[in-house]
Amino acid sequence: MAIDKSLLTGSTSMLILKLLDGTDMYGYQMIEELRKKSNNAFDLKAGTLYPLLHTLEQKNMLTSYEEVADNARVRKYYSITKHGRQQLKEKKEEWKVYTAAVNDVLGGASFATA
Amino acid sequence: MAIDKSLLTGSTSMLILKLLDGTDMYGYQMIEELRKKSNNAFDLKAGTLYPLLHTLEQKNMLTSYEEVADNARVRKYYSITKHGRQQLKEKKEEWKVYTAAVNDVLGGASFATA
DNA sequence: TTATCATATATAGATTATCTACATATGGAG
DNA sequence: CTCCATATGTAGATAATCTATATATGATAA
Repeated sequence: MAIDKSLLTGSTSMLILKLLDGTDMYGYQMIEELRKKSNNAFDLKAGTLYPLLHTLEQKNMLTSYEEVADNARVRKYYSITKHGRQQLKEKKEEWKVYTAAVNDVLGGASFATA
Repeated sequence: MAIDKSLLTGSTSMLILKLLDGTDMYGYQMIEELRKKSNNAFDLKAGTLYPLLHTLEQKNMLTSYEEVADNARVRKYYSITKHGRQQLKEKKEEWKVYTAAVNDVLGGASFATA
């Protein structure tokens, strides 16, 4: 449905951390999962994701390891760290405060329970 | 409370249009109103707002006029146009889709009624 | 009176998070 | 054997903020 991309700024890393909070995943898989879970609202680009994963790893929010899949293809899996989980928690709090503030201005109520 | 500024990207123009949907306002006033209505979550910078107002005027979403206040100070008031109202409506729709999608990924429900 | 603060608008340059475009490589399907 | 989906990656462009700076007036305090 192609939503305004500028609205996405800043929340992508939170969404990635959230995905990895459930299970280890590789990049390509994250793109698919994000699209699926958001009902096609998100279509994260590979050119956005991979550099972001590298950054998150540098910041010790993620660690990575390579694994050979059934089809002999090598995939790079990412795992969330303790620090990453902490950051996720903080980002979720910020997200709640932010959306509540926007909804206050828009005149509607906010009941996000995430 | 100083929320993560990167989360604000893209929604500022929507908030400005919403403010002006109620009544004409001048720049400095918008900054104050936004802070008040968001319970201090938003502290929009003058260096962000004024260029944005100029852009919105160029895009025919706003018109402006000068008015002399009681204290003889000249203020530049902005008024939302029909086109601006239309854009506001669209942006609000996008905002709902976007926050719903994020909340879907975060695993919480979204009930914004704005 | 004079210094300082709040009000009021504005521009320049830096920063950051996206994007598009390109590059590379493999497995599977036709 | 060719093309598409899978899979990861970098370079450069774009867009929306920010900080810093500039200018000017009215109000207030020393």
